[in-house]
Amino acid sequence: MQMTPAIEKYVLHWGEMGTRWGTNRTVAQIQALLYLSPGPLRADEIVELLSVARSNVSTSIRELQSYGLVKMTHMLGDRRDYFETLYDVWDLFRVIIHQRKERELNPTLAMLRQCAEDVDAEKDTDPVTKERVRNMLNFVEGTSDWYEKIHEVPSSTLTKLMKLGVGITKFVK
Amino acid sequence: MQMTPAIEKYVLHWGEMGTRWGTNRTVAQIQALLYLSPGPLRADEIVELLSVARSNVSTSIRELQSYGLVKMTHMLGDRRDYFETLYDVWDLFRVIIHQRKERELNPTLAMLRQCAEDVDAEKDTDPVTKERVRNMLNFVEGTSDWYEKIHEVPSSTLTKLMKLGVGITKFVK
DNA sequence: CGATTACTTCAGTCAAAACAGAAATGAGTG
DNA sequence: CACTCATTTCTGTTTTGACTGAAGTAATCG
Repeated sequence: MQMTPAIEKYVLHWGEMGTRWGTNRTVAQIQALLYLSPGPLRADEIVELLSVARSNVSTSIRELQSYGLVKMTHMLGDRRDYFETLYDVWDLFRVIIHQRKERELNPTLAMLRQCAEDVDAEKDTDPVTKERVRNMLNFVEGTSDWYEKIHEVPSSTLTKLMKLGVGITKFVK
Repeated sequence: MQMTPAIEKYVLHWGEMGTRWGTNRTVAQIQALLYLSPGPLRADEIVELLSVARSNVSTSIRELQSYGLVKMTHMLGDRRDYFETLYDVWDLFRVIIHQRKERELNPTLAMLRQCAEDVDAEKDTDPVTKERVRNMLNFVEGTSDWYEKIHEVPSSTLTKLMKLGVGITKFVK
């Protein structure tokens, strides 16, 4: 693996995007690098390629592993750790969405359920407000359920579904 | 509008979530407050309810307006500005997704197209890497196209589609 | 077992972003 | 056309969290 202008552009952009998706720059850059790399990379290679501190790579990889986005491999007669990410874009997507559900949707769902209950008991709360809470709860519950069902669907099916686009709506009356 | 424990919980949680979605706490809190409020609110009311500086409300509302999430209204014989957000959750969702597409998907698409082109011209880049770039490009292009088609679909249809869940897959062979 | 190599943890530094308060602008009103 | 009220802009402070470098731990090898 070597840095070319195009790869550098990709990695830098991905890092920037990462900061908008709740993770930090280095974490996203490492993921991008591993995605583009033909083979697994060692931590010290990543240090070289990205010009970041060794410690930074260590903690970033730990984070990626905790997401299930990166796994460790080894080479015979080499005690250093090698890392690789998922290479199928749908797999990547699925894992990321799953993480976001766990970290954002689930807590929000819990909060909304509690709020819907609490707010109903509050005499001094406007009925309109109560309905708004309930509507939001229904929406988030809906997306949550939908995700649960959809996340087992194989990549090939999802690709076809996506190609269908708006055509899908003709199946609902 | 008055703060009750349940409403406070909602607003605080929404603020926390906002920080994970690329905006700051106050912006998200204001949006939550406006969503729950039976009627439009004035800036000074928001200052009171959230205990934040007046200037903070001003800039946060400006941001929300730029997203298309909040609009200004007025009362007869009152020159102060009143604000309200969208009340339909699907509308909210649509606007937010649209913003994210503009701010994240489009730039990424541009980068990937450029990269796919550049990387093809680089002799010293592994063919595997070239394919990875192309796969990612196809995926992002796919989601972008899909979004373009789907974002006109009315809320009621989307609700039905969501209820269908995995049942939708039986329509693709 | 010391020395070397690989990796992790920790404490301090730095930069970016959020926010408050003050000053400035603008828009009605008497 | 001063004066007041509403809002915005600007500047300085505070907070947050990403990152580095150093110290620490663990494993392997001569």
